Amino acid sequence: MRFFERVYEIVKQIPQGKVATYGQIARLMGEPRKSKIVGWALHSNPYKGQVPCHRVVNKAGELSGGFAFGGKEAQKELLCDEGIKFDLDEKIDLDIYLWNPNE
DNA sequence: TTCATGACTAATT
DNA sequence: AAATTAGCCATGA
Repeated sequence: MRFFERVYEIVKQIPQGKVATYGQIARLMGEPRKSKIVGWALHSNPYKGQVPCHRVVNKAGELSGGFAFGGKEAQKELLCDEGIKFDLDEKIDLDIYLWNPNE
């Protein structure tokens, strides 16, 4: 099984209105060192449309960078539409919206 | 086919 | 405490 597919399986399980971090996902697989690959999996994103990559952010709760979905604004709209609010720094409150896989 | 790099994070210095 | 190095897999040239 490719590492990527495992990432997609997890990311697809992120419920609407929640977000997850790369490191979190990597840790769920028991391999925190592969956090980069998680991010890269979404970058490649062959399952575009199936994997809600906009719900995956870095550990700071920031968006990936601005090139991902056609602009940070677009991603922000998507997340706002799911009930996620950004702070003034365009960051997400991980304390509130971080996805807990146990639920 | 091989080399380099890329949406990151954690550990070490 | 802050900054830097290391690690990982898959894709592109």
